[in-house]
Amino acid sequence: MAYEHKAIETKWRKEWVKRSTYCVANDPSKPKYYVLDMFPYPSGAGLHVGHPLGYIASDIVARYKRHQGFNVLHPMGYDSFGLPAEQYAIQTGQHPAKTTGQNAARYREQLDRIGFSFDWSREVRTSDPAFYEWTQWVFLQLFDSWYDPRADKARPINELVARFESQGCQGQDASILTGDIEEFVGEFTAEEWKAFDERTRQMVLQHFRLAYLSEAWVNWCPALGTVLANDEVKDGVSERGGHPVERKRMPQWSLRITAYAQRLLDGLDQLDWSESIKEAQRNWIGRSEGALVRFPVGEDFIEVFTTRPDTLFGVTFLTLAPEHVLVGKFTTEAQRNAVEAYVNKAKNRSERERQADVEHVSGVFTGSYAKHPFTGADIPIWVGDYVLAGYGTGAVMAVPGGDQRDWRFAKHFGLPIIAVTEGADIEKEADESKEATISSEGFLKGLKVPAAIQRAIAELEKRGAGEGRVNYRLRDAAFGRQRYWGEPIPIYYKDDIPYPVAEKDLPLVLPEIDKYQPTEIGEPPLARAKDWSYEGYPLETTTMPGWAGSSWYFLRYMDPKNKERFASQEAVDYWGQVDLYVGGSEHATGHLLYFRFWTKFLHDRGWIPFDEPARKLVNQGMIQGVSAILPFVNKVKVSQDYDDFEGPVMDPERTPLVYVSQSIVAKGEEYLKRQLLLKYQSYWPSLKIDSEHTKIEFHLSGSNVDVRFVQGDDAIAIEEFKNEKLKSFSEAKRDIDFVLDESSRVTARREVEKMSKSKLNVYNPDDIIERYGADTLRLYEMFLGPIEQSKPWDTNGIEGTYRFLRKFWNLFHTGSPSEAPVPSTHGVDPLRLTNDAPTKEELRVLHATLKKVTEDIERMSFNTSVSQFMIATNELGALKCDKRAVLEPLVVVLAPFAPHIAEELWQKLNPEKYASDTYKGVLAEPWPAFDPQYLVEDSFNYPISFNGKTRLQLEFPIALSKEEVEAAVLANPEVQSRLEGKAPKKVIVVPRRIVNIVV
RNA sequence: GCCCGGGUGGUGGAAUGGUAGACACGAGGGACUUAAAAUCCCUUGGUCCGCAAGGGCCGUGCGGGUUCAAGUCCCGCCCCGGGCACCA
Repeated sequence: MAYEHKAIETKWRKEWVKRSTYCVANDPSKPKYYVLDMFPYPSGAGLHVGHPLGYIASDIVARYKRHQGFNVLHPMGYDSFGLPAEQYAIQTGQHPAKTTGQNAARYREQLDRIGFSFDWSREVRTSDPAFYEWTQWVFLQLFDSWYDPRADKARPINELVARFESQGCQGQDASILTGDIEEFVGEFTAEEWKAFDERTRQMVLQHFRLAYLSEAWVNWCPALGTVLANDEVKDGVSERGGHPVERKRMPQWSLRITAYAQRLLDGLDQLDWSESIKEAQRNWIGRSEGALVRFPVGEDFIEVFTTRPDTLFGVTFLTLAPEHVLVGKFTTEAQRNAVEAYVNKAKNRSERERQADVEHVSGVFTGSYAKHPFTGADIPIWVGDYVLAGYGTGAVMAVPGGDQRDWRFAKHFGLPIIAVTEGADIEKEADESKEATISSEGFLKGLKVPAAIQRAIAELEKRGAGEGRVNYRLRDAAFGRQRYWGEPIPIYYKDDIPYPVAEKDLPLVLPEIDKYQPTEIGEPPLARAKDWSYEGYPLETTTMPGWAGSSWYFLRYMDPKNKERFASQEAVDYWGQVDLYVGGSEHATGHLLYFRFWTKFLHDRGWIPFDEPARKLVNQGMIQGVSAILPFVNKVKVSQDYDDFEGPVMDPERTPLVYVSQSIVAKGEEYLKRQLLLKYQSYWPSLKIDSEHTKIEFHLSGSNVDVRFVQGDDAIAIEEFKNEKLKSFSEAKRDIDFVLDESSRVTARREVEKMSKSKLNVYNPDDIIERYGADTLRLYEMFLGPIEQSKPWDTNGIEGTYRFLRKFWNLFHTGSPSEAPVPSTHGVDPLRLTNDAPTKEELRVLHATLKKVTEDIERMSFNTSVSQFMIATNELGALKCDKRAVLEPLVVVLAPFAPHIAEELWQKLNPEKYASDTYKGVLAEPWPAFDPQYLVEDSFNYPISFNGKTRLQLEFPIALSKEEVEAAVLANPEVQSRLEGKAPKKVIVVPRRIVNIVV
């Protein structure tokens, strides 16, 4: 009888629940192993085929460790706060908790169908008040802490207050302030501290707390009245509705992760994480050594950070970021208009755009000059958007001879360029080499770069013009969101001073509101809540970001029901660090850094005994999707003579959002422009064709279309797409129009990118499971290739894994019944096995498989272990092997990969074991040991190569020495004839590998 | 632009510096079958020579280099994917 995946998988899904097979207790008598997956955000699109890739891999390891006798914690939950649920709520008015609950239920159903060994009794959801109570609690701990640079750890803020009361503040306490608060309050004595009023004290403490209120730049969309993620901004307009977006400074809660920069960097060395992730974090933290240099400007000064103080004599101007607080102050009246116009334009460009755009240099002179700290020369002060406000001090000393960006700026504006290094050809480009010798006039001349740096710093310190400084690129993390669907921040305001909600009053539950949008005056949605106050004082209205809950959730799984603590001390001590963490590399610098930060913090404050959350990390590659991208008109620019205007054509009141068929775009610019002109003339009849005085430009952008709307020929289902899109324009109604091609189609462009709900290119696993079963899906996803590698989803090879499972099944059911068949009491499809002793060849196949599969699981090379199972099955099939002694151990090693079929076969092999309700099935069986004696070969088939090219093969006993092999090879007639009587120059014999003859 | 990955047959991929293409899909041919499904067997990187047995040459994104030997190591490029701080 054939392998019936549906019956088998349904049966065991129920049976595992009944037997609580996967429940795990905190049992200190057994060695522990903690396998964690990055939990999913339960999106409305359901689980897609990319999610299980990592889950299957970790499930294999979790099950393998169970077989090896470990007590394995392998939990799952939901990262259930987030933007998509909120947007859906805005569109439909449904409470996000409701849709999130539905989505999670759907995820659970899908996950259950794949046969994971998750202990669901430990499930967590970040949006559950019983969970976020502790997220809020961590926030309060952060608020209640400062970072003591002397102890190099976080400590209670009371200790700082006590220190202020006895010693005041001598400034060095502020050395950790590298974040968004730029101006420090200054030094004060104990007496002064005591004389401060409450407001001043709290203001001072804000500069030290690890959770603090500051100002930060955000993408503000006035039309939507809210802050947008970079993700939601495309080409300067909001993705929803296409409204303009500007950058604005707003009060924000932030976390002082910068205090941990050095420890986050140092900690990486101990971790068994991929080099690429560690490298990404190192670059993200971006430690650089250099100097802080002050350039006096009248009574004031401009502070710059440079990694190259050795090039100080090459400074020809200073450049300030457009957002720099001193720009206004240093702008002369004559330059004011020009500077303000530039600043307004520049600061609304995104940072990424500013960094990426090296083609166009832009900037403006402020009219002021600073004094060079060494030469006293007048240095012009410019504003340029290539300088970013958030890095260093937001100002650079420009050395066009030694820095390419400065060089380009200088060339563009005709500023002087001084050669700083010997042999530099400054006419062509800057010399950024660090091996050079300094050539600019001054006391650094003739020194090598490293020596010159030391000397320059010493000189700066001597003259009080600066000092050596380590700078980090890492910035403090913005922690407030102008959103509804997140953890409320447990803070209330008394006279505008923030105070923490008392721990006993947690959780601060998310209030009900009537609409999930910002208020009319642009306050966050929580401002709509009735009576959003604490002891009569107003509560904070921003909520926490998506990464808050995920920064500590691994601890909650250890003791998920605890009401007294985030997890009991015993649970934390027993489970400790995560032994294997599996998730996507796209989290390299977001989640994985915050995760480490919070762990270090909780360790500092004595709550947990370890300061890194995960010992080993494996990044599964992304299963990519093939997206459909539809071009649309982003901007229409009409120029008349020298005046540009983006006239009424872009007025949303009058013109629809115009999507253009890719088939038209593909026909070339001229054709495209003609079609677009025709379309736009229908909205704006006075629009003229290009002439001597008028020029019209259409700027296209691309928007992802749900792959469900796209047919095989890339044409989209126009009406369905339009309806869906119109629904998303909840406010600011705008019509939608299309430029069709000659077959009245609108086609999309195809692109491979990450599979994600936001890219609308998601495929789900349900259909596969329906057709082939979960075991096939599991094997297939593993068989696709190395776990860390990304690949586009494609089901072409799935038949192969399905066939393998049928063949494996048949090994147990198609043998000939022998004299003493193995009794089987189970099922209508009796086993047909014998207890005969296996042959040498059968044992070789078995042990080769045990060896390969065990080694492959250890190095997480699952695609090759699946291959090995296939090889074994094919070979045993060819041998017509029906020996229980060979096949039974194979069931155990297959079980982590294909648990349902393995459990079914195991039950048929050992029905008596299942009589007990507490029997945990095949999972409880020990991992079969590999015995090398069965793999010993006595001869080796040597490839014989000439100059590295293999020409023939010769078999020799492996007992032969190198010399004996060489002699035997040279004696061979075929080798002799190839040598044509000449003596070889050299013969290389690598035992059990190769013979190479050099002629 | 910056940082991190990747590039091997028609396709997914395999290969401690040592026989490139394991395993699987697809394709072609055959067996079984009334037929289909299922199953099994053979061929399958390109190209050239040969009736055949067999043999030659080329081949791991491109160009160099190290080595007896390079998919693998080094240098310089090209292309694709991911991240770039409010998607999760």
